[in-house]
Amino acid sequence: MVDTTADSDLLDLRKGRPAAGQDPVKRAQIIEGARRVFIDKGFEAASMNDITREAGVSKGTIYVYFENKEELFEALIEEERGTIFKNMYEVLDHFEDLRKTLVKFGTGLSIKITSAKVIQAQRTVVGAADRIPELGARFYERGPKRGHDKVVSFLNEAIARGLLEIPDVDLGAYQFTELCLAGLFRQCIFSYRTKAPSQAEIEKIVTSGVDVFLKAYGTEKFFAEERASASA
Amino acid sequence: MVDTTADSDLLDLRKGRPAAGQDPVKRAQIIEGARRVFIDKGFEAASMNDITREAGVSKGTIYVYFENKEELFEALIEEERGTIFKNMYEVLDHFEDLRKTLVKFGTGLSIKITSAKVIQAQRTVVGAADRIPELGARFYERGPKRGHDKVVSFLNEAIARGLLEIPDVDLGAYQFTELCLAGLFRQCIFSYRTKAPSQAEIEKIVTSGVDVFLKAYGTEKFFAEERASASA
DNA sequence: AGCAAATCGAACCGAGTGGTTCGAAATATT
DNA sequence: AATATTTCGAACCACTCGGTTCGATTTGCT
Repeated sequence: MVDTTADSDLLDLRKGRPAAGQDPVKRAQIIEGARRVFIDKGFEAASMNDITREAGVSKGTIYVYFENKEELFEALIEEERGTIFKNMYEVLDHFEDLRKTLVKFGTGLSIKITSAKVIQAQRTVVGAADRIPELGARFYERGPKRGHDKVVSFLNEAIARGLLEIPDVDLGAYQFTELCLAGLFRQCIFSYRTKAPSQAEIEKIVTSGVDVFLKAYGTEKFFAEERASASA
Repeated sequence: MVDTTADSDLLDLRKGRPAAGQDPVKRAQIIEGARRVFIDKGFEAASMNDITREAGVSKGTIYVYFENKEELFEALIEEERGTIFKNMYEVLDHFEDLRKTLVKFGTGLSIKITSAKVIQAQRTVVGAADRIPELGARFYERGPKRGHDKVVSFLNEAIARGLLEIPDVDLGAYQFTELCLAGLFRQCIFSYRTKAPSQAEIEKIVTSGVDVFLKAYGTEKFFAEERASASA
């Protein structure tokens, strides 16, 4: 709307002081304040004044960096999504022992998804999803959905190696993920659980989940190999 | 606070006109308006004036029936929970064919949980769970948790009959439920899916989920009986 | 030091907030 | 018809909302 940079839209080569609304440090500062407010109050209850206070930045400045409340919220969620799902799937990149890999991935996933911070963030997104459906969809698409795709291709690799036999790989991937969570997500997001599950509990759940999954989809070859390496 | 019934706190035997704030019809009317507003705006964004308008009841009257906004919201959620989980578990009461019963129950559960109306209601609860954790906890406890307990006792019966072998029945029940949903809940609640899944899709998922579950936990006896009845 | 620009801070806008109050109107019992 | 009481409807309270504006201040470069 307001062209703060005058007629300099051709090229901006200023190296020193960042242009208005372009300083990444200040931007981060604003988002950090927004994070605290949005995540513990939700979209509606959060006020721009709260964020102003929490970020230690004047209201006018915030509006230089972000068009309005909704855009600021979206920027925050986008960032949250990025940090939440970062490094979550790389354990699937190098195919080694099937069972161990599944357990390792499932444990990491389960710990992340049910951690207090992440649950709060997800609640915020869910709460806003009714008013801004695209936001929730984008969050899912670039977060959980991407992970799901990684699981699918991992399972496909296992199938190619003759270790698994899955009629519907896409469905199988969902089943695997859900088995690793086994109710934890719902319990956490409804705040039936007020604390994140312990490492021990998660390990128990994931181990059992992988067990069920492999009993259902593991091939003879897989079990034979496992027996062989166990007696070695 | 305000004693509208004067000094009649000993006994109120008036049979005709209901006492102030006691007419169940008017109460239902208020809650119906509250439902529409709360569920499509969320707790924070909903205003008492919206509800006044939607319910066709004056603001003063609402405050006769409910102490404040939060109490009205809780009353609504309590009712929603009741209608959502009504009649959902009775299919587990009469033990007949194991696989068929599991499929039937899983299908019903999956359809309910992912229906547009119920998803909206759940989103509202989740969104509010950050500010009113007890509300979310109560919702889960008297809804999903009760269903979980029913599943547990059903599985125990199946174990007693020698059809299943489950090391941790509680965990097994969670696994079963999650297998029946297989990602649908998360997709719906994040509004990644904007429409409820089709009957066909749910049946496919549930059938496969039950399959996985039985492959993991079904006993020799169970499979023998199933083969026998199949060739009959 | 001088200068240009980004940030601050506070005021302002109209609208709406939950909650409360109270006389007028509607209602059902007697 | 008279009576008792619930409900209505509108006004009011002090406050906050998101958003905008603008002069004063600070900042960092030349």
